[in-house]
Amino acid sequence: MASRNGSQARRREDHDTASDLEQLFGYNLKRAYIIFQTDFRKALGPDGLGPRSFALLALVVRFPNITQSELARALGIERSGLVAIVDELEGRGYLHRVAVPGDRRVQALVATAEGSSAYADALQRVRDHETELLADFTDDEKKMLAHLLQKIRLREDD
Amino acid sequence: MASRNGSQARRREDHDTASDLEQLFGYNLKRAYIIFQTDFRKALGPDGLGPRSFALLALVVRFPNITQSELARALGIERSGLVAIVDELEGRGYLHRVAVPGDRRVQALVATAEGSSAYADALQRVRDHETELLADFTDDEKKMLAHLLQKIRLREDD
DNA sequence: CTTATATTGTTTACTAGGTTAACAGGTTGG
DNA sequence: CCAACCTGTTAACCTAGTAAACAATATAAG
Repeated sequence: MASRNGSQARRREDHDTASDLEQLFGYNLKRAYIIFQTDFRKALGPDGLGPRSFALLALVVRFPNITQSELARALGIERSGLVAIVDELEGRGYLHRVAVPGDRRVQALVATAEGSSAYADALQRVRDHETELLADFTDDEKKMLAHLLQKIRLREDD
Repeated sequence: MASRNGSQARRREDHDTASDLEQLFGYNLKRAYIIFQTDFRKALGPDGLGPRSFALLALVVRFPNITQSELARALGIERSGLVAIVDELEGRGYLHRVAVPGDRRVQALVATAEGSSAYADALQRVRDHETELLADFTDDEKKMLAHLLQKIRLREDD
């Protein structure tokens, strides 16, 4: 019998046997999410939009005059968490808060021309990076992945 | 033609037209991850293990005498980030740091009996919750999801 | 041997991305 | 009119990290 692993020169490479984590969906989802999130930042650069700002801007571009409460519901975060993001985007000149005639509580958000074009540019970069990240995936696999992730999101309301 | 949407009683429910976000893998991955992470905490309770502590403990139970540097590589986080987690688990009495004869730099980690049983219990709860969360999924869909997430993780080394 | 280089665990300061609780102002239903 | 509610906002907090520095130790090169 050849030398398996001397107790002296014990290698750590026998850790290739899997842990329980590898079979948990939550853990694999987290690792996969981190890969995409890291790549997202690489796609948009150090001074580019962060994921949160990008997502918010996407909704403001798509749905002009959306309010912060509506955004919070759509993004699944608290109203209070939005303030800083809206401040940042307003500071960049990508959107502004406008008063709404009928209801003096709300401030509708509208993207500026600059915001819309910055968003369009960012979206293209993100799409390109996702394409590259999923280069090994067949079209069927991509379709399946999209379908399964959407199906998980349906369980959001528990 | 029936009333579509009076400009007065304008409803926000016409937001059901999708935004670009719905077609981005990164965004859907994030939302799905948050659903699982939230459920994980519900599964383990307010004073239960957090996701990080659970993952670390899983590896310590599976690979006794693993070092912190090895853990960092396996979990994909920095060495410095581990210290607090190890401290917490040691404080709970779930593991301890033991000196290694050959190398006085490293401190191998070993789970206590209490740690192993707490882990086994936690693992069962997490699995049960994942099963419930994916109740609508067929076996084929679960298999496919696992496969696709693993495939994404293969791109980790970029 | 001695010197240079690398590794390990650790601390400290920092960042991202949130939550919860409270609040003032504004709106709406009874 | 008053109670209940909604909106945006602040403040304090939490989780989950990263980055840079450091002392102790180990290893490689000359």
